[in-house]
Amino acid sequence: MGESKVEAVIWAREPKPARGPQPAYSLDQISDAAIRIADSDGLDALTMRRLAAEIGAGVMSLYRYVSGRTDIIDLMSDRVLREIELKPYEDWRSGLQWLAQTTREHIHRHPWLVHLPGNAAPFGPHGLALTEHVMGIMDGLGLNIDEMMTSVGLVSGYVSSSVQSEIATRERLRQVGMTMEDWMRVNAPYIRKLLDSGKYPMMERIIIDARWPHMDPEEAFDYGLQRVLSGIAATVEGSSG
Amino acid sequence: MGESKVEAVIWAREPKPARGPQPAYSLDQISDAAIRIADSDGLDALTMRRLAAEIGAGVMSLYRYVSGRTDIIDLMSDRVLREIELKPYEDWRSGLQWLAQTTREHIHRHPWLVHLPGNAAPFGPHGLALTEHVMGIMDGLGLNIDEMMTSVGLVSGYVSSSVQSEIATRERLRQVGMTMEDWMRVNAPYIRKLLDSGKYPMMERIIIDARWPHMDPEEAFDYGLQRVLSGIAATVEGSSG
DNA sequence: AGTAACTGGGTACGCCGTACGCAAGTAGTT
DNA sequence: AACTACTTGCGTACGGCGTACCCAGTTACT
Repeated sequence: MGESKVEAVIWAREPKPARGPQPAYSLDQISDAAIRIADSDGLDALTMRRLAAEIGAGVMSLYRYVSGRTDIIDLMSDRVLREIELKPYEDWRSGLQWLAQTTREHIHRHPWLVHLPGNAAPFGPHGLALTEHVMGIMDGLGLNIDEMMTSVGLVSGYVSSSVQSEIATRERLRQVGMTMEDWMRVNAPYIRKLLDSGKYPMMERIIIDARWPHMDPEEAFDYGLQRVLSGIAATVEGSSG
Repeated sequence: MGESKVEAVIWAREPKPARGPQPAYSLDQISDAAIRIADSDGLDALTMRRLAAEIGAGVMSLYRYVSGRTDIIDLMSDRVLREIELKPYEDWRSGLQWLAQTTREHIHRHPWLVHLPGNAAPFGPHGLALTEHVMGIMDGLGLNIDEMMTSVGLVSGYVSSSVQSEIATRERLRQVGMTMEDWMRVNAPYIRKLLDSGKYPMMERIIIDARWPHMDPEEAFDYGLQRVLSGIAATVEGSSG
């Protein structure tokens, strides 16, 4: 019976019982280089060859440090979390507001995060610390652990999906090498045909409105966030009061 | 100065002024085959070669119908929406609840949707129809178009991210070819080390709790959904009342 | 009958992730 | 000091990917 080889999360890998030469690189160095590439040219541009070149190593040397590309992405997603400084909070509402604002800026700083489910591998050191911090926000309010997680998840989820939609179009255009003007010019006839058909009154209002938007992105983000927080408030005040 | 060729959304492509032989395949046939593959083996398994084989065509024949792989994914994401039957709603709350429930089932039926920003290309025929329908839910309540979109987006976003987290782990394990038991066995020492360090009390509660979960997935989903709806209710009743 | 516009699809290119193996370097043992 | 065990960096090579290019065959218009 051949056992397939299963591998643990990268942070759980055992340190080598040093015998041979000292490693020339480090995990931090590798993930920093990877982050640099993904930040400037997107996740697709992060190839093993490019990464190796960035740090001046041979391609296969990388595999002495990680077991594959997914490991690198795990490392990156945890390492960027180091930039988030865990501020103390006055109450749950301002705590969650801080979480939302911070996470939003974080993802905008590293847009490739939108491609990772949950925006991070949750078991790295910084991820763990962050989880502790944000769960603390909802602690002591009379909620059980499920409710606490759901509340935090509600906010994280809201941030993820709203930032995702802020970024999506831009990202997509870049992949195809178009500008927004290119897209508009080339699709204008189709859009016009749709609107002129009269079958899509809502779409029409959306598009017309998009030209004189009532809300800028920040405002829209905050509007939605307040809705989410209100929804949570109902539970919290119901439990503690 | 050479113009780079920019291409319109696939549904906007002009029909050919028929001269040569009749096409042997159709866009619907192609996207149905693609959906079949992605449903059973995931988006990564959906390669041009595999797709061509599935419909019994040559690989390059596909490029007579679409301009590349991304087109195919656009087609798929719109075509699956055909399965969603647009039910009339009694009031906005039950309308949004229907939207959430339906979308959740939809994504579970086609898990590869979680990899698409916004879960769909918004300009296909079914996507447009769906947009009309769900925007109608929030119409006539005294909200402006921005507020309407945000409300709907809040629900869609919630569904996306909660289903995403339901699916994420499973998906990730499959990619590496592990089972949940494999993962647990291989990472148990690491997790234990973390918990024994005493530095992660929240994580500890989460993990302990995960063994006797208070809520099953449906219940957790509905709990979160009610929070979102409550948040929206504040605005709606504030505007119309 | 001739030609223009289409079709399906074979071949080939450049990219990707990574398995394997080898020479060189270092620490522990004798 | 010599040997051995184990590490290191990394070149080569393989299979698979998306797709550019080309060509032969088919159809409709002139």
